[in-house]
Amino acid sequence: MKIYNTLTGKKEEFIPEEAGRVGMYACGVTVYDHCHIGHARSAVVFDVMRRYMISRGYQFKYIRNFTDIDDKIINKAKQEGIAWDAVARKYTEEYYRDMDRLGVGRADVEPKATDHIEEIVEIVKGLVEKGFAYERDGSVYFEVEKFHGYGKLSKRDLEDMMAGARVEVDERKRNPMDFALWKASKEGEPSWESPWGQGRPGWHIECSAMSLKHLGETFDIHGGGADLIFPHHENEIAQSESYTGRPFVRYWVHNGFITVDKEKMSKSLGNFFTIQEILNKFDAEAVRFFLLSTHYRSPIEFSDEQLREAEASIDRYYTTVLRIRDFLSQESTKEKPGPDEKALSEMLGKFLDKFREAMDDDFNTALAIGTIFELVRMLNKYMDSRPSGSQAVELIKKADEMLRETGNVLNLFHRTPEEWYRALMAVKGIGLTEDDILARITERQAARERKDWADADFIRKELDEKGILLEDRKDGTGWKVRV
RNA sequence: GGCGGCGUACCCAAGUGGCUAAGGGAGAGGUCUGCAAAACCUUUAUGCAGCGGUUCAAAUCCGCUCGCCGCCUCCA
Repeated sequence: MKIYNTLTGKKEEFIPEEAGRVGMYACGVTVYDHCHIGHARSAVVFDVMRRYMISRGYQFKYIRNFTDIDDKIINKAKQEGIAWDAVARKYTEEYYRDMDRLGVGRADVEPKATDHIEEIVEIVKGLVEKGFAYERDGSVYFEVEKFHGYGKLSKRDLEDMMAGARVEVDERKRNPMDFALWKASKEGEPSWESPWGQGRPGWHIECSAMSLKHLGETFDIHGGGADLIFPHHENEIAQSESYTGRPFVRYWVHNGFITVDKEKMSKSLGNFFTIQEILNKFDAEAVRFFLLSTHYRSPIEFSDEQLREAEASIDRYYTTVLRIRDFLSQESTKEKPGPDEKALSEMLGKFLDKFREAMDDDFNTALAIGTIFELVRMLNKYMDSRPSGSQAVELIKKADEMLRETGNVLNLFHRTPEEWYRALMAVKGIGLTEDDILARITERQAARERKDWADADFIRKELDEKGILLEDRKDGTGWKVRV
């Protein structure tokens, strides 16, 4: 299994520190506002990494934090006139609602910065004692020049950074690149007791403290959005390695951005879409599919058109699931092999390996999805030839199981076709109930039986205008939502 | 300015040295159908931004040019 490591800039064979066990820490969110689709991407990508590694038999421990104390939270609290911790609570709950809908599982530990003040203070104290940090006016700063590896993750050297530093000059810092480990708090701000007076943790230190506590000094995978490489992750390395004297993380993994008109989606540009906005227009599974249909490190251009294509793909999948189910529910006794039996059988023999190969190659979900659709086509082709008998049933059953297995890894395609159509009906705002549709189908069936094609076509057209497509099959008429 | 990435068909998107350049969407033609839809088949890149080079062999490696983007400040 290969993973691209930001630290080395190369795809590397993945070897966990301890055979069979993997520890992963992913930076979560600062809970001060609604999450946008970029947050969703990061969450979904790491969720799939976890699901895949578990499916490969690893014992997996996943930590994802919440930053629940920070300037932005304090500002938001002032704006809204509520307590800072109420802000954090509110957006934490919202985060869970969004992630649940996107099929993102809970991490094994979901630590909050404010629950780790003791550990944070301990580390800051240690860093001061070891001479990596200094105190000024109740704040403590990390002295970047004391850490020789500074810049190794983001591939820049200290002198270049200082030359082009756009950071505000802060007289208290020895070097403009020094960063706060502990911030003295102003009157009325949330604060905790510390050897340097009342204060609160800096942004980067919480991740060092929480990963150390829950995963140990050195762990396997640390991830987050590519915008965290500098300064956040660079600073984490500096703190953690200075404190423990040991390597911090073996594989650094970063996901690419979502773009709008080719530009990074971000709060400051105002070109972002919240997860809630998107889920009002598109089904959550389509959103998840969209996020996984491009390799995690590449940028993804966000657009309604892309989401619609994702829906179309999922619809194709469920249409095949429906056919599989119908096929298996038929009594078929006569052994009648299809002409593609051998080809299908061969494809099934290789399918899981191909899927695994794709995922083993730095979690290439786009390629993995491609292999799923190759099988979908083959299955349709095979069923088109109307095979029957135990041999055919066995093949289709086997294919069905394999599709379930790969779907589980991606956490896609786990609904019934009916659930999918109902969800589409809701999200597309179809002004009909399932009963309405079935009633019309019955009426149309009567018209068809008396060969009243005009009447039958009228009903088809009427439903079509409302976004419902009818499909006449041997054993009755089915319906689906037009994507 | 420093560092990094990207440019594959009408659109999206895999592919990082060697078999027919995945897959999805859209278009055209066909099979099937009372008509449709779905599905399947055929078709749409002798071609991978451009130009040179290395190699028996390049979308894939190297160089240059053009275009786009990201990080260097909070950011998934």
